Amino acid sequence: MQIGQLAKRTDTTAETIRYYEREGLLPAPLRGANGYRDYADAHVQRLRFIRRCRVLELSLADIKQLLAIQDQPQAPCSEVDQLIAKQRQEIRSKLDVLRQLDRDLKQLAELCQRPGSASDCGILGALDES
Amino acid sequence: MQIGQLAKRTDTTAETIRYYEREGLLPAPLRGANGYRDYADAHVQRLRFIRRCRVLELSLADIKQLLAIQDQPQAPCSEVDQLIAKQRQEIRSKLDVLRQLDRDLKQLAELCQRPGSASDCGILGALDES
DNA sequence: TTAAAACCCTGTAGCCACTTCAGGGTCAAG
DNA sequence: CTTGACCCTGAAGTGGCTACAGGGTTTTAA
Repeated sequence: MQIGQLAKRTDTTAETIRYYEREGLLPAPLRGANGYRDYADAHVQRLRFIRRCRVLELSLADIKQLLAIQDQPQAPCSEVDQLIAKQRQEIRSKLDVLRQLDRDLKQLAELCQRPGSASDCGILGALDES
Repeated sequence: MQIGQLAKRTDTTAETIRYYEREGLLPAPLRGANGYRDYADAHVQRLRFIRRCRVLELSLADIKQLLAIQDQPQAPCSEVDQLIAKQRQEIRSKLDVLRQLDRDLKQLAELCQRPGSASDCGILGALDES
């Protein structure tokens, strides 16, 4: 199958696929006589794996590691567990930051009594001091 | 005051300050005979404003807009309100994404029964299918 | 007095995960 | 035979810094 077909099946773009190939995440496929990439079903599988990991906001470096483990069936699985745990830690701490952010922005938004001019804008005032 | 001094007072680095100047967020200060930047108190104020906005994850483009409004005291303040509201929307939708992510990762993590090998790793399996 | 440390300067490249663009080649339909 | 939809490579752009190379200046201490 051609790159555009693969892109459709995996909800990606041809550019992203070529990028993954350059970065060593997706193995280079065979080429047709015209030089076009020709993908097999295994590529669909692998690319879907990558995209699922990206949805979980795993970095490309982390995904590379998972793929390497996947390619060694006898390898211990503990690294996988650690990697997911680390990712969860990161997501949880991002959540904390964003929750505080939301509270702060809510408070800021409440300082606005339209219509006013910038000189007595409660929001600008609050951002200016302390 | 020199750039290092300003950096300390605003919890930034000299590199970031020079970057803001290049990007047009912080006005270029006077220079001493040796070519060193010489900052006034107004710069401290302005840079603190910028950093507070960055903590709220406002983009530099948004901050530029806020600074422009701030510099026109007679300007209407409604844009400020809109900008903060937009930012809050974005933060809230990010929160939604991250909350789902956390649930997904939690579920994934529970699939692991160490010690195992990659071939029967529940996590890798789950990432592979569906 | 001089040498080292601690500042400052400019300009450029690197980070991440793509996205976009320039400038081309290939192929099927009408 | 031309139009449009594909495909190719290589390079540059995105945001918000950060780091580095290769210099100059100023302060401190031996």
